[in-house]
Order: sequence, then structure tokens, then C-alpha cells
Amino acid sequence: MAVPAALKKISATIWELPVSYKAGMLVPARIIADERLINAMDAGVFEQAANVACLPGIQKYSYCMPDGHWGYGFPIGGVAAIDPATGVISPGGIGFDINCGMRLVLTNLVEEEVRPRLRELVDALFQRVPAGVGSHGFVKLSHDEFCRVAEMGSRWCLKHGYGWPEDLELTEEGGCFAGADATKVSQRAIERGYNQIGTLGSGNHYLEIQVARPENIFDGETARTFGITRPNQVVIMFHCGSRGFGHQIATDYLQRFLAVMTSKYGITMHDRELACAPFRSPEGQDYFAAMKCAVNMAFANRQVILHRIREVFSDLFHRDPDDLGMGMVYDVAHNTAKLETHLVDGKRRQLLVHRKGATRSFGPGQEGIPERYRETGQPVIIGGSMETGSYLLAGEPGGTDTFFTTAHGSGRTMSRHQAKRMVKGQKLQRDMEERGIYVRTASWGGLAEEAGFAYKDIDAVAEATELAGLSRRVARLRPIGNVKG
DNA sequence: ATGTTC
Repeated sequence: MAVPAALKKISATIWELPVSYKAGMLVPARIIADERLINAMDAGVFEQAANVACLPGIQKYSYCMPDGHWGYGFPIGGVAAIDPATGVISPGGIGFDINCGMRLVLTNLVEEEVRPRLRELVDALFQRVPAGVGSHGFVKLSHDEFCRVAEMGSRWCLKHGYGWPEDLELTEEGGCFAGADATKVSQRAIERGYNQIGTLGSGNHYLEIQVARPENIFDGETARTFGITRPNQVVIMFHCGSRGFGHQIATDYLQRFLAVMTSKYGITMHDRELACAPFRSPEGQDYFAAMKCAVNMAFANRQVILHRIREVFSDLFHRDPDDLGMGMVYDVAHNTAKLETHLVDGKRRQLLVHRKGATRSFGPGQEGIPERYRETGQPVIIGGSMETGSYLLAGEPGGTDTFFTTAHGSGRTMSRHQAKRMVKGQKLQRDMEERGIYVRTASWGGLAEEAGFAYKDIDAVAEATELAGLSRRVARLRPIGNVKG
């Protein structure tokens, strides 16, 4: 795949399309990648990153992270920091799966203790954490109570016994974006979401048992601060979002924005998938308040799933979850828009930072990260493919260039359809088991779509973020068991 | 990603 001729190399990890690349660009578009990743980059990324650079109010650069690929409007991996006073909010810059995110949980068990019980463990998790399209959770809620979940996020879970107080401290924004307003959410969204708390979903959503091998620790001191203290320690990583609830909110507001964008606000974009409305408009503010409901629902979803995981481990190992050391490392979103203060040309300014398949990555000493991580920087959780592994990173001071944002995962290299043509789910499961990874799935086709060969090299992505100064590698985590949505 | 084309 050829890169555009106009693409300029700024440094070993920064590539830029100037404003002359496309009519209407207000700022240049920058892609973070090493030479190999940029040459393999999905061509759609260049066009989409340039389109994003046309959004009213965008500051400095439109960014795409090294795991970037073609998405709806924005690339997956896209970042846009927009002036809230003069600029827009765009659902395509957040994604359909609002607050899709990652949670990493510790245990004090080691691989040697878990291996003999692995099948039992994964089977129990598969049974107790509902997965797959249309799955329903065990938490039974009225529509009214669900609206409270949407406004309170993880705080609702604590109040109802699904979690530990420190879980909130170890979740981005304490597990609740302030200002969520359920009256801005359609009945249809509530209808789709109210029975989905505590469910994994489908696609690339998963729950994984992983091992931190000594040879895969890059930064031992930070690993210890993050709770990884023993050789071959077992951890649990999972990836999911706001299910049908967030999807419906995104769908509702995309339609509403399209109806007013040009006629009422005089905004035209290259791509109707970049539907947007002025942030300070009634439409923009309504979407912002509704989006926060989906953000909070997703935090609550992951919180209830954690509760279930602790129950499963406790039942199987006949010890209390706290005795098993099942505290969180962190929970971090990768599909949101948030008002944050950043330095722009030496001035502190409030910006609306859209991150779509991109992770907030605050550096050491910054406000907004847990006290215990003040010196190390924020934990960043990057999910790789279920065959290859994942990364725990830490935020770095160099993140200032990307509004403290880093990658979120491997990024697909081929379509789901293409992957499914190359391998059957049943065969993949057998192959993986031979290699020591026991996987259960709600869908054979869905499993095939997630084959390792359909994803970029996670090692290259993590390394590129480190070379770019956005985040540093702390530990590479190897999967041994996987529940696939 | 998604009651996978209300």
C-alpha cells in the first residue's frame, strides 16, 4: 500500500499531511508510526485523518495512533482536540461503542497454580459472564433504575455491592463522567440497554487470563507499583463497552446532527460520516450529556463483570477475592470525548478531546490519575489479539504532543470477512489449545474473525508509542485462557 | 461495535 506522496516525515515516529493535502484542512494531520507501520497503513487512514483536520475548532493536529485503521468517519486510532467555544462535537470521533475500554485485574496466583484448573476456570467464566450478540445480564433493573446506572456509573455498582471502594479510585474519572443526563437518551436506547449490564458483547470483546512472565517485564519498578510482583503472575484483562445502549445513542445523534449540520449551522464536511454539531449548541450539549450516560453504563458494565470474575475465582480456589489479591490495576476508556486542560503553544486551555480507538495516557505528576500512580504515570492497557498478547504501558511526559493519548490495541489488518475465509473457528480453537491457550466462544465465526493474523503486530505498536514518547512499555502479557464474545 | 440492513 503506497503512502500519499504529500506525506512528510517529521521524525522517526511522526508523519504529516500538510493542510494543502486536501481542501478545507484547518490543521495538518499527523500519524504516529514507525517506518514499517506507516508503509503498511490502511490507505483510508490518510484520507480520514485529513477529513478530521477539517472539523471546525480543531487545534494543532488531527492525529492517528500507530494501530490506526479505517473507521466510521474518523479512523480507529483518531484523536481530535477541539476548542469547545468555537468548535464541534462529532459522534464519529467517539465511535459507536461509546466507552469501549479495557480493565486489568490482578491475582496473587501464578501460572503453575492456575494451569491445572484452566479449563474449569475458563468454562466457569464463560458460563457466568454472558457473551455474544444480544446477551442479557443477571442484574435485573427497571428502566428508571437503569437511568440511575447511566448517570452514576461505577458508583451505582458500589452502592449495590458489586465492587470494592478502591475499584472506583482505579477507574478513569472514578468510573463516572459528571454531567450525564438520562433525559437526553431515547427510550429505544434504554430499551436496548437496561438488561445488558454485566455482559461482554461480541466482535473483539473478550475476557482473558494472562501471565506476566519475567522475560516480558520491561520496567520492573513500575510493574511492581502496578501490582505485578511475582514471576508468572496471573492477571485478568477484559475489553467491552456500552453494548446496544451506546450504539443506539450514537445512531440517534448521528441522525439528529445530520439533520441540522448544514441547514442550521452551515457546516459542510467531506464525509457525511463526520456529522457534527457545534459543542455549545442544544444538539451538541444534548449529545454530550447522552454520551456520558453511555460512558457510565460501560464503566458499570465492566464493574459488574469484575464482580462476577471475583466470584468465579473465589468459588474455584476456595478463597476470598481479597485473599486472592484481586484488586484492579486500572480501567481506561478508548472511545470518548472529554473536556480536559492541555498546554497549547504554552497556554493552558480547555479542549474537547475526542479519542476514538485511542487511550488517554496521562504522564507522571498529572492531575486526574490515582495517587499511587502519580510517580509512574497512568497505567495504559493495550489489548492485542487473543493469540499474541497484550501490553501494560505507562503514560509519559512526551504525551503532551498528542493531548496525552496513545494507542489502544493491535488494529486490524484485514476485514472480518477476509479473516473468516482463511480459518474456521473450530480449527483455530484446536490450534490455540495446542499452543497452551484455552478459548471458549459464543460464536465460531466470531472466533475466526479474531485470529491473530488479522491484526497488526502488537509489539511494533507498543514499541512505536514508546519511541514517540507517548507511553513506555511496562509488561507484555501472554494469554493462557480466553472468553471470546 | 451493533437485537451484525428499523
